[in-house]
Amino acid sequence: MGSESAALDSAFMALADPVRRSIIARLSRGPATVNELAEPFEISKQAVSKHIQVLEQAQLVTRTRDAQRRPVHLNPARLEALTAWIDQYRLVREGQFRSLDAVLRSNAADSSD
Amino acid sequence: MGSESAALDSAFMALADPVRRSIIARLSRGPATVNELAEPFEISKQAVSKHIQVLEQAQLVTRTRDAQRRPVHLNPARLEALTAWIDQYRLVREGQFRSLDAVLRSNAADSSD
DNA sequence: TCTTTTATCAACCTTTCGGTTGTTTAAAGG
DNA sequence: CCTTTAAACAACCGAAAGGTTGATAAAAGA
Repeated sequence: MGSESAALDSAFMALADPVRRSIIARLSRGPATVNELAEPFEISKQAVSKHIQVLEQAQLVTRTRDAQRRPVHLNPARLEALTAWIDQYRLVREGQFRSLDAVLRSNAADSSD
Repeated sequence: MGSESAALDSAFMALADPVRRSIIARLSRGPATVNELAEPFEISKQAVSKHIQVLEQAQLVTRTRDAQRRPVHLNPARLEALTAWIDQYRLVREGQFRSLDAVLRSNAADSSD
């Protein structure tokens, strides 16, 4: 129950980088290996590997084994969790009263964010 | 659209902090001053002021003048920009994700944020 | 076995972040 | 005036991030 906040921390942090967002964009078209992901960028493969570790820790991607390859896959469920968080606040101002009580109800259980 | 990437950088980075997300949550219920925002937290007002500068630079909030006060307001348009970016990718792989209401249900269940 | 491919780990360096304290500015109220 | 309140500014410090090079591991293929 408690540390969904830490999950949001790592997910938003992971997306706060243009290289990592490009990786997400690439993976939305299908799985890819570290080398394939590194190819379009100027930075080293080690650096790309670190970026993928960040995305993996944020649960935005997962990895499988395929012989000596380690394909990286997008995890769309985590992206949904982010829009779900944002939506509870952006709807407040948009719909001012229409959806207000739905938001308050989901906020009532917790107090902070 | 030139430096949209930098705008996304700063906005996602700004949300990658539980204190700043709490500030967003508070502001979704109406404008507040630095002191009002700082009150529920253990950290100093200067630290809160810095957090608000981060949110302001990310254009997630704006400030107005009211005598010697500087009320902070939420800017829902920026939140929309973030969901717009995520939405490009989250629904791409139609076959893989679970139903939307399953996501919403799990979000409501453990809503620590 | 030896080599190639794929990818991680380890050490290191530089820059940025998150927080602190202390010092100003600016407006309102005695 | 002088004091109080609200808030920003500035300098500083420890911790973490982002990148590099170099060494290592594990599987496939010759």
